[in-house]
Amino acid sequence: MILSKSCEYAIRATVYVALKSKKNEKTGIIEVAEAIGSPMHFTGKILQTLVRKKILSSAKGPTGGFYVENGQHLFLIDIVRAIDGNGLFTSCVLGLEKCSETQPCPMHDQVKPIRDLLMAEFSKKPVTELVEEFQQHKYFLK
Amino acid sequence: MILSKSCEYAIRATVYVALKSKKNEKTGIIEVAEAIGSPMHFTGKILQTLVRKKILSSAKGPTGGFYVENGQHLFLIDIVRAIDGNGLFTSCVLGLEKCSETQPCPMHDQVKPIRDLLMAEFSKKPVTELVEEFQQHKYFLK
DNA sequence: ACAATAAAAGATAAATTTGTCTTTTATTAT
DNA sequence: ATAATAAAAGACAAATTTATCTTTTATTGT
Repeated sequence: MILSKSCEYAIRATVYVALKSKKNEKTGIIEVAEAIGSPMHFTGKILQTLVRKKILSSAKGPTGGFYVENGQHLFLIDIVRAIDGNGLFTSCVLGLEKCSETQPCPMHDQVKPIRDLLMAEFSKKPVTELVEEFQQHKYFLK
Repeated sequence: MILSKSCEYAIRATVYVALKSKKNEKTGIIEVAEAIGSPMHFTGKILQTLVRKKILSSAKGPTGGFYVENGQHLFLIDIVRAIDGNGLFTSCVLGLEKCSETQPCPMHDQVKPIRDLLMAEFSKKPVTELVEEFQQHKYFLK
């Protein structure tokens, strides 16, 4: 597993919220969980963190819900960083505290370019692109 | 984190055991844990699974310990598969059950070549190479 | 003002991963 | 045979991740 379960949910949830936002609609926890096939309450918690991390916005009360702020340019990497942190791209693959560029672990140089590639893919993938592909029924969210 | 903590320990432990095997010595749990800086009992459990998975061999009693069988050609991928399974290389990055080659998730095609690269790196890295580099003091195991 | 709605927050719990400790089993050397 | 050694096995515990449920707070429409 590359990403944590929370992070997988977070990405799918964000895509769904962004999709609704495109239609100028807010969406709630129940709807999101239903749409992406995730446990409702847990999804609520994740959406909450995404709001705290400024990925999503939310409004309480009737007509409230989660949405993507206008002019918000979201990339997948933002979600990954918000939920899983940067460890996937930086922490030593063999778990060595001292591993660094100057004192690399035996796999460091081999793995470095690969995780850079991975980071690049997440970095250049806008959430809007996933939304569009989803609208074209190119794939599902659950 | 790309690999689980258990898997990180497993790789480092295997390198150390292989190093001792090269000198025709068996080594015990206490020594391994000390050498790689891992929790002793937990390390014992991991060595146990590595034996069950035919990565390492072991002998009980005095003069016993863990060792690498003669003619055993170990690659890092073997250890990764034994401890973490194959999920890192195969399971959908967005956690979609139905994601496959024919019905890819929105990140599938971007991530596929990268995890293939990662698998290739682990596949072509023999444990013996890590042992040699370690002997040349190119790096540490803790 | 009031009722309804929906997120935020908090408390609790299940599951998994990580870690510890004790007992059992096998092997060796004396 | 016996004592010492060391892995195997099993029971238990802490920490983290995943998941659920309840209460509180903010907002809206009437």
